[in-house]
Amino acid sequence: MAEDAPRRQPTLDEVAERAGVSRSVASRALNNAPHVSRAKREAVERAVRQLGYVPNPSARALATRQTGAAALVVCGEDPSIFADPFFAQVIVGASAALEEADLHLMLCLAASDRGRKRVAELLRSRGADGAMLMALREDDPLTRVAEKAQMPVVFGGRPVRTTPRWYVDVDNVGGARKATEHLLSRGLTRVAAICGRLDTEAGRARYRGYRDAMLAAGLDPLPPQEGDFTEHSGAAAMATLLADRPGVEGVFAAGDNMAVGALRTLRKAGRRVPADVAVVGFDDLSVSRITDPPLTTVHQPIEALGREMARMLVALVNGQDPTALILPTHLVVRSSA
Amino acid sequence: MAEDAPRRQPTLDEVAERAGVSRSVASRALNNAPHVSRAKREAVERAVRQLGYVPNPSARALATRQTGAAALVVCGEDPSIFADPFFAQVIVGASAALEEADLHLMLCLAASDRGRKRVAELLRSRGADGAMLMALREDDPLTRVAEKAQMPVVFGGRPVRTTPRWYVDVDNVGGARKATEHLLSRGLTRVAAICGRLDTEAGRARYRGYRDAMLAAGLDPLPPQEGDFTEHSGAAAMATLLADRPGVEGVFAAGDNMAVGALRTLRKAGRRVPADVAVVGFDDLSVSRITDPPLTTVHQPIEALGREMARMLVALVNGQDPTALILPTHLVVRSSA
DNA sequence: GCTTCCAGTGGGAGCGCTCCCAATGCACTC
DNA sequence: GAGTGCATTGGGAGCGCTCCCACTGGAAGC
Repeated sequence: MAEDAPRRQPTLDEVAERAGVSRSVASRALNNAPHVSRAKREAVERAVRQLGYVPNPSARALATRQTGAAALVVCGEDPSIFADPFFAQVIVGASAALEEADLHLMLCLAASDRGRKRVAELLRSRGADGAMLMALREDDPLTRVAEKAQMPVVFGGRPVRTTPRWYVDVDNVGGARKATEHLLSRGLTRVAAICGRLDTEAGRARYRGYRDAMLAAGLDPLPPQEGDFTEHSGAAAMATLLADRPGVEGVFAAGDNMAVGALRTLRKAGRRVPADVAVVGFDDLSVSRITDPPLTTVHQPIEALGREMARMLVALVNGQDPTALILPTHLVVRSSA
Repeated sequence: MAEDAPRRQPTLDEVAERAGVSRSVASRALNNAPHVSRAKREAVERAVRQLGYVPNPSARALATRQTGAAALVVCGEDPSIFADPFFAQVIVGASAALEEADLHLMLCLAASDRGRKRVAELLRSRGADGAMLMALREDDPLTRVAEKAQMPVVFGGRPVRTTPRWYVDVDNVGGARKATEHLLSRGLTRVAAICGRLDTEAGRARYRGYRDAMLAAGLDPLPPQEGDFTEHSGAAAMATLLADRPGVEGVFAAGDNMAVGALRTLRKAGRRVPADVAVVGFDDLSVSRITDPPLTTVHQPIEALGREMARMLVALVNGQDPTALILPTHLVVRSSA
């Protein structure tokens, strides 16, 4: 059955010739389109098998104006952001949903100047059928580019200040409120917040949730202690907090990585968790189960976030008009608070 | 400067017309090719700016037979493998190196039947300029497909039994040997190994390293206690080990995730680490720093693995002939052994 | 028996780019 | 002044596919 290896990929014309049909019929047979007799359809299938034919994606893309790929764009400071388990989980979800729609996943990092430039070009060209944008900062020029993009764009998490038409987000405010309320329900009053970057909507929203809970309890919210979602920044923020407000009894960290850092600082400082200082995180990353003590944290459905973004994008690519989505969050109580 | 938004992307022909040159000259100017006068080059640049022209990647791909993308293929059981910090770090390295060469990263998961089919088709078509293959199992049919692929293929870690021409691997045997020697140097003799999947070369090689070290010390190596590189499997393997050989004093776990699982089982069983049972891992994932106690482990340069795979692929795409690479590993001593 | 209809068919015109090649013009040599 | 060389130019033929459209013939409707 297998022919000797051809030096060149066979083309659809050769398949058609071998099957004794026209190129049009071969094309239709290949795409399961109607108007092809059973006999010819089978002849084409046979020729395809004999020749080892595989359609050329570039040619198809040019003719159909569809690339068969979707881009996941992550903005960040450095490439290691992909190593963040949060994004890794988003990728898992997006990859699965894209596979269902037979789209390939292009991973784009808008970190360096070069990276941002490439992303902008991708968005402005027709290098993909659609794009998912995540972790945009305030006033990020990419927001502009996205508006003018030559393809549908879905946002993961809302950008600061503007609300795009299509996005998937999680209930950051509600999650942060629940976390803070949990701390307060233990009778603590001196509760602080280690926030994520305040130039991201997630960072702001989680602080708002903390603030709302404090105000609702008749307490003065403390000013945000800003980190950047990394463990290191969490450790540093906790250290500052301990220096500024030695009497702190509870800490809401707006990300598990930062919570892990905070835990480390607390241990070094000789404070017991949760006896001296209670800690609640946000994310429910797998690390939160193996910290010492295991971290009480706000669960957010990260994989679902990626999956829903991809599904929304697929709908858009197919000409539908999906509606924006906000995914629920809930508290997972372990031992740190 | 900005014109009103055109409903259709401008083409190179329109740029050429506006610049008052031929399509050929416009093309050359765009690609920084020689044989274009300064004046015309500038005229083209101006027209590009005015029209907001961006070249169509599909058309370019068809004409040049280059897609401008490289695929990273990960084989696995389920999509969550992308969430494994190991692969996340590989992605970081590969992404950075690919960006330097102006190639896009396509992430492909060969887990489901559908996923494997899509990967096979990608490899056989000209849907990318090259591919990086990771985590192949013994007798994986993808190995076959890769041999006949219509593009250069670089392996990440060697497949079982065959040694491809181009691969990047880490010194698994050496690392495992060092880990085991470290355990033995503490005077322990009842040292066991929790292995990774033995249908992967990494799993086998690491067991070989353990066995070599045991034999060199005049000890009988214990049979491999097989896991699948997940935390859960490590916990289960440790439980079996404790049941079968209650006197075990040291454990080499062929992956940090499994080591974390082992630690958990040991804690539950009331064994102190390292006093009762010493544990050494493999990978040096970030989790190894926050376990209790911090994990002594074999460091492997994961990001470099991804980076070097990508660099090797770029070299191949550019028609060069790079040589296979084996990256060094070294022991990082923390507290678990 | 004669329209009507429609599944089936293949020719051909793109899709937007690259690149080969022949043609042009101009400086420079002998 | 004819000849040589070279940078520059644009025409045109693809790259491999999809899809519109005109054409065929046999089944169905009257």
